[in-house]
Amino acid sequence: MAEPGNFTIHSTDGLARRGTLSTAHGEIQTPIFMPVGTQGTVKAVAPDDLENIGAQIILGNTYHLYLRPGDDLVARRGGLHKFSQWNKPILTDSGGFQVFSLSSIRTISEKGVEFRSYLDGSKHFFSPEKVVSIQQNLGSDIMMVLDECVGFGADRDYTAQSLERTTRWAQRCRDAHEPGQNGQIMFGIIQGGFHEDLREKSLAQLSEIPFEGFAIGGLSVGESTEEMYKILNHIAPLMPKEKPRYLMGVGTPLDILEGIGAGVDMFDCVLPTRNARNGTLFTSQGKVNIKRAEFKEDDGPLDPACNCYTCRTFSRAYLRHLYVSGEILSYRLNSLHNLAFFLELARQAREAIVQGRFDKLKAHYQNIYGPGSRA
RNA sequence: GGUGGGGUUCCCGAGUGGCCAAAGGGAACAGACUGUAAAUCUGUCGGCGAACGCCUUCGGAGGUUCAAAUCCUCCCCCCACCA
Repeated sequence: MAEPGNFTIHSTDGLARRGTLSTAHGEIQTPIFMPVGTQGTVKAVAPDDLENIGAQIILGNTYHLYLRPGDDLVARRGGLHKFSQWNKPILTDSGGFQVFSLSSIRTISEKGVEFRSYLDGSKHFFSPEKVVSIQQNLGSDIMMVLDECVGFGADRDYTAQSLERTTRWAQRCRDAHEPGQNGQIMFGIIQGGFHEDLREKSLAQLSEIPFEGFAIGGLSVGESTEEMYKILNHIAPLMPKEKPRYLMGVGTPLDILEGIGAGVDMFDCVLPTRNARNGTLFTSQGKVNIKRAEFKEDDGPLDPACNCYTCRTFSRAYLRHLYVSGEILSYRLNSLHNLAFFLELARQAREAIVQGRFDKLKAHYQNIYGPGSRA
């Protein structure tokens, strides 16, 4: 098997790439969507379900797992793979997003970030080194550097200073973990807000550090789709071509296709799982809000074009009943389907790139999920 | 048969003279959700109207009052206990 971090591009279609990334727990076919499993579980979905729908890699979160059950405890159980019984690749986020999402209960300094636990209010300190150590304990295949995810409202001066600090933190993370050490690879994270020149600066600085891959952070933090696409399309093509590119926290089906079209290889987003729990399902015909009265006696499948267990087995009327009744099975079946849809979208993208018709695929989905559509 | 309690907008339930088309919850109907403090949150929820507003509604019928879901009279129904 190829060395963890090895990335091979098999074919391209415009800027879009079809590749394979090697990790200690197997290969990842890109472009790929990665289900989010913050607390060591993709909410409502068991590992065998994930395998069945073709998930290749899932996420875990440094901050959450450090607070509970504790990374030491996980290490004593043989690492996150063994603990959670997911034996394929795992990417752990660094807690950088929590710098943004928990901004009301943290303070940032050059040394790192002091957080108050959302569980009990206790104080905790995350330095770049600490975050690496936690991820080493968790044993993830892909570690992310500690970064500051700057919100959409941040001004240019702050964003510029923050980006420099994120670079220094990135270097410290790299220094704390040799390339390929224990089979764990590490990605740097580009920040720079919504200024193209700052994004370029962040990229230039991070490119000097020998990371196995690079991520675009700080998007989908409150900006418009137009603003997000502008930055995405500007920076993604400038990123090192021979390394995997990861767009963090994005996004909708169209966002993902936009990203792939810009040359991004990896995506993660809570949207399919969270929306599933909240009754919004993604289908080949657009979004379906399963709680709507119109599905009360709809005996058809959720998505006739989908081959997942949910769509093969149950009617819209039943899925609506489960959701409206607050039944646990609703969360599982809905999550399973939405994830299957996102994974299938990525699979179709891989296929289309090889066949040189990625633009057609993208146009197809724009037609379904675009502004003029009902979804 | 007696005594006490009670009948409120789809449901439960607050309201005991004006600030009441009537708290709160539920249901219903719709919307949001982008590196998960989210099985969460938001809006609408008597009718007409863009709106000032007008109309209908608090078991029924009458009455008192400038004004009644709220006070009085009679009637109907429910619950508890007593006979």
